[in-house]
Amino acid sequence: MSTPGRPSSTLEKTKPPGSRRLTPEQVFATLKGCGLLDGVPDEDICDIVAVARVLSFSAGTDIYREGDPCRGLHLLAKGRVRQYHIAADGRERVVGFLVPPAPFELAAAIDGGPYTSTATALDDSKVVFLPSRALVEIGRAHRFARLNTMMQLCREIRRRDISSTLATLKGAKELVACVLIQLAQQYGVAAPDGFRIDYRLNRQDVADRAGVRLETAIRILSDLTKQGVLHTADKIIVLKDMAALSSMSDCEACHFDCTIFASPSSHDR
DNA sequence: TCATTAACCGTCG
DNA sequence: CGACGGTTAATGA
Repeated sequence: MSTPGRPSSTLEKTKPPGSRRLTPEQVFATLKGCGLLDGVPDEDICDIVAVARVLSFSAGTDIYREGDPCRGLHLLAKGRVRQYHIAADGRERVVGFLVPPAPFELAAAIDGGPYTSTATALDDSKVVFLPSRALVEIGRAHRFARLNTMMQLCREIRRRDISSTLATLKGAKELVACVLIQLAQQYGVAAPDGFRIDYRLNRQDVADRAGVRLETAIRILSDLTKQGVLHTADKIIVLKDMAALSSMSDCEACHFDCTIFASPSSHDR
């Protein structure tokens, strides 16, 4: 009933002027903000800018595919990326929705093994790419980079572990509730009517993230909407009753720490 | 075309 | 049996 108020601002991803190149300042900002180089002096980051490459991907194209050999580290500088596995039956299991300035597939970047997921650009995106050779050099030169990378890698592992383990422990309703809570940790911002998940997601995205069928996700989200727990406008989900969500997902009895899904900067220590 | 609803059906506790 | 969730078809925007 209540009007979202700004339907005109819906970005048309069909014709953005996004083909503009990234400035060195933007590359620097991505490197500086990605969390891996905290504690590394700015002038050293500038040296890294010099060896970084910038890759462009239009919406809907793959950045890499699961199983591809990894040749370096990707850092999302602009746009949005969907990271997922493709199951034998064709279903997609989303392991992450990325937002700048996020590093992704750290494990593959570090050990040089194949990518463990497929990454598709949701919007026109820019990626800062550091070749493996540069990574080795950075690791050799900067102790902080090594520490930060280990911490970030741990976050990645824990997030995936929670997601995959949860799938074996919970039913569809609980899974959807958990996913909403996790997304709220990651992208939640305060809104007048509750907590808004600041990331445009269709129902299929939610379903693939929770590991349930599209119709099941729709059924559950529809029920939750009727119960006044949330509402959706223009692919943005607003959570109005977090307490109801956490009771639905049985958070009390759960030993997993969902705060690992929050961005590291907002939860650092 | 895509989101949603509804009816149906097999599985499992 | 009955809840649950996947499958399928019909309907709606």
